[in-house]
Amino acid sequence: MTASEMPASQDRKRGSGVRMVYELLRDQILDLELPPGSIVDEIQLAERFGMSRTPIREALVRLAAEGLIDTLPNRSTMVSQIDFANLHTFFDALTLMYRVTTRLAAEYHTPEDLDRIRRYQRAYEERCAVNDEIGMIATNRQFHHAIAEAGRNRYYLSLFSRLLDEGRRLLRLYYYSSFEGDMPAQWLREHEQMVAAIAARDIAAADQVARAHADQIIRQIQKAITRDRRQDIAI
Amino acid sequence: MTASEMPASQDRKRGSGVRMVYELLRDQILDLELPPGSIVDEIQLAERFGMSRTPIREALVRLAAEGLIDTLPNRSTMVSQIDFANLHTFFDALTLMYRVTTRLAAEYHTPEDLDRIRRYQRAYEERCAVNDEIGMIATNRQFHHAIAEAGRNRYYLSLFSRLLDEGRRLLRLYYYSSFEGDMPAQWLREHEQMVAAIAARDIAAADQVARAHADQIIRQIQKAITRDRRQDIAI
DNA sequence: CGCGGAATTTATGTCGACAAATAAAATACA
DNA sequence: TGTATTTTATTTGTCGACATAAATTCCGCG
Repeated sequence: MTASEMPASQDRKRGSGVRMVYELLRDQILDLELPPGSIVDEIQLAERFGMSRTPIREALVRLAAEGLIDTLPNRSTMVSQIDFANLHTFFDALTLMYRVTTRLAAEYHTPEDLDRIRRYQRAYEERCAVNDEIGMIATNRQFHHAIAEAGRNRYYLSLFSRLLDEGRRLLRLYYYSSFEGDMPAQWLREHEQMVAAIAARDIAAADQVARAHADQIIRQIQKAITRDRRQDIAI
Repeated sequence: MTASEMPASQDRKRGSGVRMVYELLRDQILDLELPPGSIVDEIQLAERFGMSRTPIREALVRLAAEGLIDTLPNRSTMVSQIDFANLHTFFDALTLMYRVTTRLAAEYHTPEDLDRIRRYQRAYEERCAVNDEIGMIATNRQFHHAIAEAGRNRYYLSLFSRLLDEGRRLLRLYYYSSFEGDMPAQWLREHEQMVAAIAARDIAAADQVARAHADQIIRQIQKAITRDRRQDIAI
């Protein structure tokens, strides 16, 4: 709606438009700038980016393939809804992927992997220190993504990425309802344990920590949801 | 290359062309009619299907999103290679998904799910009886897919589908090198055990059977590969 | 005869326009 | 006034054509 983007007009490399639109829309969706259910209009996007509908369309097809938007035939395409009814399947898969990727990272990581993981952990620590919520969510994602990459299994990596993305929307939705306790600090502690287990190549410990971390996250989110629901009813 | 398709020219519903092209190319890729590395030419496809390049392109974008084709910028797009170097990651993920989906099916299946599963099992049995290899591969896939659907977790379902597809290419590649023993009969027995465990809602048994089934499949494929490799060296 | 650069070729990326399908608006009718 | 039907409007799906980038060929020169 807001014409917030520079047309960035002429100086586009020949294949870059699609990726740019794709990444920007993706971020906007995951940060809830485009809330679930919003209508995505090809023509508006075309004008906004100063390009034809064709590359826009291509980006939309990719987003649809990942389930981030739903497109009804011959009619509008909209940002996909969050499926609260089946959240437990999300939590189930998320837990499993946390465990599997952390285990594999403990098994297969290289020194460079470990460096990268630690860098993202420090970045997360910084974001926590200045209470930058968007940054916290982003660096948290990067941290776990780096662990998954160290596990060197592209199948797990792609499913996990998708789950982390959906999780990003959930976090964004409930973050402001202020999780209980000092959550960022607890996450930081758990992240440290995770890195330690990976560095020690202790697979059992890695599994243990990953599972505890997942359980904790899920409990927090569920608590936030039920609290939120109760407020809905009160209104 | 072969102009094997009817242009099916005029009478296409407005949004159907894309799905048709997508599904046909997908099948051709998975059945190795389009072997890994083949060049996919938009213009040829457009002529062959009697439509413009635009819908062809859309189908190709979807296929690329699933990793079935690779597209180098400004240059040709080709059917993606089978990554033999990292086959173990494929086997790892496949085993895990066999186990998880079978467990969940045991937990959440409905009577209708069980009917469907049993129908596909019988279909597989029939294909085995007449030694129809393509049919065996297809019905085998449908059988496991039905189990995953009964598990009601779309994240697992989508990863599992992707793995089954890649497996379809592998099977197609090695099937004719005649697996050891009476493999179809063994698969049939294991499928029966799987259905029994699911029907009994015995999660532990389901897990056990799924794991054994996966191990057995993987062993067969690995054996076929090493045999094949040895032949290569001999030549 | 071999090599480096310019022209040609070929397939892709992008565009603007038209056609079809659906939703919304307007009109007719009871 | 309410409902059914036609008309309009908007947005998507498709098309043919042009622009551009890489690969190939061709050509001159050493």
